Amino acid sequence: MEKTYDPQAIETHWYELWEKNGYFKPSGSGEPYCIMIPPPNVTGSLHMGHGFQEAIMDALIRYQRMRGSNTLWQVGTDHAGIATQMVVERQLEADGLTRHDLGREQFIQKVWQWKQESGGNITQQLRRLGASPDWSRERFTMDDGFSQAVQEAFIRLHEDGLIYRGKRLVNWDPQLHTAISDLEVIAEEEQGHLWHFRYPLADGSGHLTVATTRPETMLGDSAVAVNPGDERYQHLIGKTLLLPLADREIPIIADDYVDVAFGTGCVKITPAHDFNDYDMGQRHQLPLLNILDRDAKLNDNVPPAYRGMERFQARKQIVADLDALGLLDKVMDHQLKVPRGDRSGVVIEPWLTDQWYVSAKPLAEKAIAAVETNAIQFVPKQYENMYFSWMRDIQDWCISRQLWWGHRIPAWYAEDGTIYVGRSEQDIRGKHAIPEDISLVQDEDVLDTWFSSGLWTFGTLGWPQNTPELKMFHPTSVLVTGFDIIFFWVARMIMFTLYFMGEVPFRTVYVHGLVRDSHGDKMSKSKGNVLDPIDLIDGIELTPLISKRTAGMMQPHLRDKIEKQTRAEFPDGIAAYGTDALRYTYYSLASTGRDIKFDVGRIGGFRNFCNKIWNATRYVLMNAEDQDCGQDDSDDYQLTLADRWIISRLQEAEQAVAAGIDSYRFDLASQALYDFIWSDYCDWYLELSKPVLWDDNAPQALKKGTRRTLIRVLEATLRLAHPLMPFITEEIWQKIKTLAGAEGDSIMLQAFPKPQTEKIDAAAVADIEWVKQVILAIRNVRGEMNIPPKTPLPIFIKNGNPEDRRRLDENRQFLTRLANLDTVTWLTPGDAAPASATALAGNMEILVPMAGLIDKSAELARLDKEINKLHKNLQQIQGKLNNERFVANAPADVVAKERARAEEIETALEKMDDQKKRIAEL
RNA sequence: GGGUGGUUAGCUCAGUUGGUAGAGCGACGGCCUUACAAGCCGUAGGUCACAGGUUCGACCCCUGUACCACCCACCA
Repeated sequence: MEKTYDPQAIETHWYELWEKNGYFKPSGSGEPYCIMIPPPNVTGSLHMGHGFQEAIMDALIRYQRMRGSNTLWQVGTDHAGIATQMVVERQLEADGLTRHDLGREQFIQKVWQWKQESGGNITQQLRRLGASPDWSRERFTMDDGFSQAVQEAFIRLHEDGLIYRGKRLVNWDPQLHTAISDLEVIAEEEQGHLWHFRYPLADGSGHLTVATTRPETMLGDSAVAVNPGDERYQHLIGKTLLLPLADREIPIIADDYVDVAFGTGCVKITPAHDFNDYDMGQRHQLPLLNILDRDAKLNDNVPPAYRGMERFQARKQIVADLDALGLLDKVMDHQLKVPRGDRSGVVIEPWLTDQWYVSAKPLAEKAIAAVETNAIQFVPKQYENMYFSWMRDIQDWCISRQLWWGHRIPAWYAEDGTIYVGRSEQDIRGKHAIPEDISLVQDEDVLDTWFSSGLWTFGTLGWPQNTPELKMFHPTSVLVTGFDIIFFWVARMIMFTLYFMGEVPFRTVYVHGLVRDSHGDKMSKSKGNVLDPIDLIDGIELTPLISKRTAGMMQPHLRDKIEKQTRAEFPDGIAAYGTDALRYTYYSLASTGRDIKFDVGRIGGFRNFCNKIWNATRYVLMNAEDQDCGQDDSDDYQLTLADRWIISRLQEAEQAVAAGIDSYRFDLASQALYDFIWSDYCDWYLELSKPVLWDDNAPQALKKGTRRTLIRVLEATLRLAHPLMPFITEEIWQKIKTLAGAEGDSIMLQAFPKPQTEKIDAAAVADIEWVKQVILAIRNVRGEMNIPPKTPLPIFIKNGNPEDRRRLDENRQFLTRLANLDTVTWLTPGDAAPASATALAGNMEILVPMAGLIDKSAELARLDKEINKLHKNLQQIQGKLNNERFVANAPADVVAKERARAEEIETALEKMDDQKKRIAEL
């Protein structure tokens, strides 16, 4: 084996082999276990969030696969309507073209072509992460089968009266020229103004002052509302105002909605351009006056002077014109929530259009019940509150989008306005006996992408056909997803799946936080703090990293800032850490539901961990290769205390790792494994094996037992680690499997270790604890006294009991080697001891003679430190014991424990004081 | 305006039915000891945000406060 672990050399090799051999496919037997991948956008490239999510899913899948489950990880990508269309449009833009230049059909062809060329990007990156989904079943939300499912779903919902077409206010994106759902609108606080305008009364008897943040909408005003209880304006209710600039008369109405205390207490009502005003308009039968076109420019319903004017230009103009008329009362600074499209970033306009809607309430009822009854459980639990609060107040869902890329709505219109919904024009003509001379035109719109992803868990398994896969794997086991798409996706999957399948889509939703940078900032292109998982795996030089981070950056000052910041953070670029180290970092950070700050410092530690495992293997092979390690299962071997101890610890580690994975606590699982491998196996066990293996006089049976334990514990540990670090475990497993008496083509297909509690040897654990305590005590003296590690020490043991004596006799070789001892002398009471530094192990004293090695004052200082520590401790305990109520009320065992501890410390203190006196006298 | 989560070592985070506060990284000191310098050995470092309460005993349970983050909501 190479001396240093090199991830590059092993990873792709094993991945190709696994995939080629079909190891990712369901095994066909065992309990079904299924995870549906949250389909990444085809346009996408892998980001840290994906990396995290895939790492979690892959660990679960590999774990279950090794436990014998019939495991399906269903993979696929999402057509991502708006996102993908925007990407391709941007490409066209580079050639000076728009999608309208191409026309719908050609444009869609172009998108498909683009998908063909670049759509595989993200799935290739997934492979680099070691993800093991069944690629042979890969799906796309617009492949034929899935499109059929989408159509079927639409038709059924329509037939059942749960999809309807309506003319309402929608969130209109004037740049993308489409309606979007409430969820796609992000309202952010922005600094704006509150303009106060005077609207004259029609009878010339005065005016009312209204306050508005959007002056341009005043041309669409249908009324001014006041609170019916507002004494200032009561006498004006029912009168009319003359709307300035538009010269229309509008009524003054009364409505409870108006807040007396805000602004002037008079609200201008624009039913066609504001959601609240729309409702009020409905209540008061106000006319709807639409004054905007699809670009949010003013249309022909406004006075000629403003027609065709862009909305913000119009705002300025109207303010200026009203001011000129003396109708601008005042302008105040005002913070307001501005709605922006999550894709385009432009201000969204409430706009009156015809759209398709899903009635959400009836679907939500069952979806709520499913979580209430724990048919679906969220991990962590608190996300259920978020889910409930949204679900209980759910609004109808606008599902039509004025895009070209997506599932075309299966609705056709006759010239008389009749709407037919069906599988195809032919179907519809047949079903409704529509003659050929009546023309039918299909709806131009496509469906919201989330409509199709809502069908993901069953659509990918063949629905609407009742396939064997559907029967086997649905409901799926767990959904691994970010909290940010609970409403977009999780909630809708639950609603749709309950409706169409009559069962839940998954039993558990594991919700993880957002992956942020090391400062806790969101990773974003514009901040230039994005980390690419692939760069962490393969490494990247500084220069390409900078150009990558600043690519397509329009503003030069941002460019410079990002470059500077990148140079500061990664002066040498990013090292190649390998997939296993990256994955391990994700697991270690995956604690309960909080956001994850990804610090590159962490990943280095786990690369070192991989190297540690690598080198431990080298040690094991050096000592076991070509030797009898009991690979034939012969039983002519004997286990040492150390062997029995590490086997015990292995069982405990197996329990802890399984418990961690079972509870989605990958941080705990990875921590337990790390501690076992590094602290138990490497730091102690490998060292404890040396005195046996390197001792020519040691019995063959003992040596064989040690070799056997070395290799078998390593082999089991690799299986234990495999779900978390697939590559290095496979590489090493292949090298050692024969020596360990294992057979098989891949560690992937081996059984996950099952803890055998009968192998936990409490006596061995206690004995090794004693050995460790003695060694640590001596090392402490050595370290504190600056005695070179090379100098072998003579030590004396004083005041030991028979148990200490036994342990000493049985473990002399361990102590000698690990603490580098020269001689160990057992003192019986009355034996004289040389002047020594003293450490305690229980009541037993370990003496390290000072002669020539230890400075008097240094030892006095060391003793003082120890004494101080013990004193503090003792005071605490005595405080408790002196408290009568503690003694009276605390459980007897707690009191006894404190008493014992106090006694122990008192004895120790006596000894130390004694020791101090003696040394002081030297 | 409602709601959720967080506040523990310099940094990032654990803390298991309330009973002596832990890890990794970083820091400091010593080591090229035949698996590993991507390493080994040792050491230091914490009024567990603050204020009350319950309890013999609180990082943990209850109440309140502050700050941070996020979610939801129609104040023009």
